[in-house]
Amino acid sequence: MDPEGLSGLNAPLLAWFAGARRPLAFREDRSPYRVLVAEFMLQQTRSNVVESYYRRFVRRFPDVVALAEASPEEVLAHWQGLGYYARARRLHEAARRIVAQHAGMVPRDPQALRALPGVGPYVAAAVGAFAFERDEAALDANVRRVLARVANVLAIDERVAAALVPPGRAREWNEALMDLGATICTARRPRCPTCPLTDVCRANRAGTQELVPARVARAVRPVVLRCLVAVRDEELRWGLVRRPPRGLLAGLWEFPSADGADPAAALATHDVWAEGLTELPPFRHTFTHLVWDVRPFLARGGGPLRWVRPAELPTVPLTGPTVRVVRHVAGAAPGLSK
DNA sequence: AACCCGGGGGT
DNA sequence: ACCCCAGGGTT
Repeated sequence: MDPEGLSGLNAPLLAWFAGARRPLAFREDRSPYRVLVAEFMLQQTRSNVVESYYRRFVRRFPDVVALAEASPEEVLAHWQGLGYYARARRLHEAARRIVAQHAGMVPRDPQALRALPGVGPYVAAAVGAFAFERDEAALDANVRRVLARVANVLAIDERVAAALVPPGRAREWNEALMDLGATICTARRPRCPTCPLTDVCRANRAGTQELVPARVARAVRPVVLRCLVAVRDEELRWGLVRRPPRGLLAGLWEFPSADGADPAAALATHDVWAEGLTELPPFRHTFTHLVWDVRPFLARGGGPLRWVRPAELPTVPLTGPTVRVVRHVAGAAPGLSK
């Protein structure tokens, strides 16, 4: 089945890939557990950002049992800075279910894979293709974009993509499309003159590379004033509070904070007393759907907080603004920068 | 179908 | 300053 007449892309694609394959850290070991970890991290996150996190994570949690037996806080600490923290919670829960229900083996069955928390259509197909060498199309943003442009359509049909996978070569086929999408057939300003698919690409022939696939406009993000007080006690330990287990930055630790410009509100919300407040330079922290205009203060104080010595900070999952303030106060001292 | 959920890097 | 990314869950 090749209704779009697209299969001509496979030969030049795989020939190009033989000389252009990116040596990414998570491509070195294709055991199912490693692939599962990598694919969770790679959700909406660029591959070069994932690499260092992936290495640290599999070094600390080398197999599914090690991950299943770890504490939620330690898993979250190894995710700190990657974003989308629900992924860490879901991966941890998936590992526990794999141990409890699948004898510690990542399930081969696609339906059993899809039943794991955090495993959607993409991750299930990626594990199938990369770990189990099934002929599946792992339709991430790169693969979708490249195929849509070669076909010159606004969105690629998933059945058409599945029919294009060359039998027995799903791993390199998916990797090749991802590498091409990441390095040449980029979302903006694609490098068509150096592309191995120019002869078969219908968007290139039609000049519609920048129009295909269709884009969705991003909604305007509301700006919220956010006040925080970086409190230290007499021993210069930091005073932290834990965010709720669900929602924005779920489960991470931060300084006593509150919406608005008044640091007293941040203190009162958490029953904290403080003296000698000094204002630190304000900064902006951007989320997917929201912007924090952060007003940080530094103070000496006390109260019902978790008091953490600077040396222990790397073991605590912190929010981005918290890391930023600590680094500013400590003056980029080594060992605090995680 | 429309939201919610991060942060970093390229342009 | 803006755009985009090896998406999935919830409502």
